[in-house]
Amino acid sequence: YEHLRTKMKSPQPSPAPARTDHDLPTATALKLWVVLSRAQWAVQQVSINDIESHGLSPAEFAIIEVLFHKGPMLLGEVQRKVLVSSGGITFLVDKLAKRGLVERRECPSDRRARYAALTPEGEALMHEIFPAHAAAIRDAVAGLPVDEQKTLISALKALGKEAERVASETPRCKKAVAELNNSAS
Amino acid sequence: YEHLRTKMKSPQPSPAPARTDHDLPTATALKLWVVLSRAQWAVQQVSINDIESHGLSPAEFAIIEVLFHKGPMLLGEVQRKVLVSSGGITFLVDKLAKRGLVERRECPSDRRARYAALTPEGEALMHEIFPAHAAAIRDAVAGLPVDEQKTLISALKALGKEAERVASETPRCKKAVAELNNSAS
DNA sequence: TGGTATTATCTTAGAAGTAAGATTTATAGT
DNA sequence: ACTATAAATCTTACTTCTAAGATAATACCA
Repeated sequence: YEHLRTKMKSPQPSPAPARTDHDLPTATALKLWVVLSRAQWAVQQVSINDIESHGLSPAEFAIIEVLFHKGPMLLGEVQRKVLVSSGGITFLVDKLAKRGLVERRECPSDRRARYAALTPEGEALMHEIFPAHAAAIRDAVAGLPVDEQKTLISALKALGKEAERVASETPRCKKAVAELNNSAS
Repeated sequence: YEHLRTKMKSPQPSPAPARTDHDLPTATALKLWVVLSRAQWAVQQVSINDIESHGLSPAEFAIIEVLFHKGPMLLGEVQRKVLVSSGGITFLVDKLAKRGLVERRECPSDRRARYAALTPEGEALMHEIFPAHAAAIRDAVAGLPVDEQKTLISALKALGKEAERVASETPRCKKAVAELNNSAS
């Protein structure tokens, strides 16, 4: 297995690594960003371990979970919930359909559209594995008592709301990437 | 651009979506998991938007950032910090080296090992772009005042610590995936 | 009605990353 | 010294996902 501990070798005389935590708000923000990412990552590992033990990828599980809890949905709706590209949702639903967990259904009012829906097998699988999955998440976040979890929820809601606002304000500019990459060859 | 809002079509008579929030601790935990992921995701978008505006991928930025703040490191150390596979670190450092931002250096005490180090160009780039990046993160988490950010940091630390413990307890079993996928073809 | 823009999904090519194994070097035991 | 084991990186083949465009159906508007 790849990620294993190794003993550290002391690096050669280090040329004074950079310090950039000028002001307190910025330093706090960076610290918060780190612990937020680490906490999310750790819980995600627990979630992924549980999901993959059932032979599903996280994206596949996300799809059947949303179908399980909300019922049949248009592919585009699933796509937006699960945050993958349109090509990705086609790919994933194809795989789930091959396994017999999900099926496509026609939309009577729009012949372009297709519903994704759980098959009885998919429904049965979720009834079988979801309670244990929820329990795994519950254990993963058990580092805090329930009442503190509730305070944390409100704080994270406020944080996320503003971050989403800031993120949506920024015009997405991925074009620079390709240009810079090309100019470097 | 792909992810755009569309008007909802009312789905066909829904076959009673499933309810599974039995007990309060589990329901709270699932809610916490959702808002934690959304908050982390939103801040990540801000971070990514800033990073990609400079023609770097998040993984590339993570590498030069750790080299910037900690100085030259063995490839394996960078790998563990950035959480990619050994093949991934080779690929990424190759790309950064082609762009002249990073270079490999020999390790005097171990001829198997290589250091990754910022070139002067890489160093200059980080001095140029990191302050604005930190400011973007600061703005992204500005939904909470600094003192509440500090309480949030302690709570997330406790959460992450226990989640990491739970995650490391579970034996990783990805093998089931391949087996189940094969049996469905 | 016809024309134009929009929407929903699918297709294709390719980017980005992983896992498994190959290669080279180091370490420890005998 | 010799052998076996382990470690650090690289290579290869493959998976998963994205972006861009293709296709087909719909909506709107004159």
